[in-house]
Amino acid sequence: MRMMGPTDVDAAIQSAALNRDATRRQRADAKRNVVALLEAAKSVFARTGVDAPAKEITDLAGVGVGTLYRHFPRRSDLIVAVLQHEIDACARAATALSAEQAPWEALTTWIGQFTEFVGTKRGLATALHSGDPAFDDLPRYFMEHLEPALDGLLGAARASGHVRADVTARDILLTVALMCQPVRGEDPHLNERMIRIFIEGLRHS
Amino acid sequence: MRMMGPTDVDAAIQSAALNRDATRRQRADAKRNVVALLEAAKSVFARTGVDAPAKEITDLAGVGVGTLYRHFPRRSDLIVAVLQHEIDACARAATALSAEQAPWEALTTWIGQFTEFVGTKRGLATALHSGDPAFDDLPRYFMEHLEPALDGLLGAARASGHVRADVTARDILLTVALMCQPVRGEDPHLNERMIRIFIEGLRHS
DNA sequence: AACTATACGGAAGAGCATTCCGTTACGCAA
DNA sequence: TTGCGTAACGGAATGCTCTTCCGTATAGTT
Repeated sequence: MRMMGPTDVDAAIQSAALNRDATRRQRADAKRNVVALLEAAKSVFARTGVDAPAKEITDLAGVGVGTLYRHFPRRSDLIVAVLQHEIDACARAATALSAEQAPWEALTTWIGQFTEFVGTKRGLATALHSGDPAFDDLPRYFMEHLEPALDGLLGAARASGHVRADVTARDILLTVALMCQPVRGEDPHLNERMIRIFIEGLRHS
Repeated sequence: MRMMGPTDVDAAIQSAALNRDATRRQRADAKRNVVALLEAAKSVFARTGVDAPAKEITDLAGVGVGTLYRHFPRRSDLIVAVLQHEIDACARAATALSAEQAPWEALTTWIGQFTEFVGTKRGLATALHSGDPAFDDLPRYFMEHLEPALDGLLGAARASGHVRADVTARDILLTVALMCQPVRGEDPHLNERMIRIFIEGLRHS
């Protein structure tokens, strides 16, 4: 797992939506704490899942809970900040794939990557659909960044007559995210297998 | 929504897994309370969803929380008791359909019914996959009753060459249950549409 | 009517999210 | 370098919920 470089950190800090006043600078200790929280959250999310107790994260980061809530008022703010790079990378991969592969292959490969991304983050798929207001911004961020990406691939595949016309990028994103949820006591590959079958259903026009 | 008749009630009471000693009879007030809890739960589940606060149910039933937990130690016990008839009806429908319709039509019709059943119970799909130990028995009950039902339909459809061979009844049940989860702010028909596409993917062999 | 096991109710304990405010200490200006 | 204004901190406090436990009430039997 790669570490964050300084640029990444700045971007992540910007994303903590508290820079209410662009004229005033952020204090150095605040900056440090945001970084500590992001790294703690990344590690805790990997171990326990994205709905881990807040205290677990603050303890690891060595800050009080107040500090967590000040920087990330909603849980989704923290999740988005932690996953931002991976989401962006996922979106960029779409462009690369559409250049390298034939429309249908590009589409299925990308959905496969997306599946793996969502499936590997414990609890992410569940959080995306939880309905809990604490996670509200998460689906929005996902959609805003990934819908255009998938839409490009889907448009090309549709234009070349490989894909049915009555399905939108949004439909697919939402559905695959649903299908990514791990099922207790079942083979983890179940989800991938079933998503491949869903993709089969997208064929034709 | 139909009311419970006396036979239903008896069956439901039996299902409250506390009849530890078959020789000793259940007291009349206990019986009354179980019925009151079942009716309250049915009504609260319909309004708030299956993960509604326990107190809401006990208040409506006019009993203390202790009484709820004594009769239904896990939340899944209560849900199973409330949904038992509908689950059983869903299982029986499979037999009827396989007699009335051609294999492929019977299969798709049944999945459609199952979709509607799971989709209309608020929070049920989520609970099925929550991983919370409080819901543990729920997936088991679902599987034990619905897997054989679907397996009949699936076997027939496969035998007549309509369905691919690498998918089990369990696969389908789990996947459709995942896909039934309502997505906030989206057209409720989304799920049905996408499940129909998944079914398309099951075609062929 | 008395007795006993069954069942009741709700207080108590524990966990977690979120808020609030008195205290700390950063960074600018003199 | 010192002093001040304020950004930021920490964690106690609040509130909600689940779950357990036990003193009390009562159905059903003798």
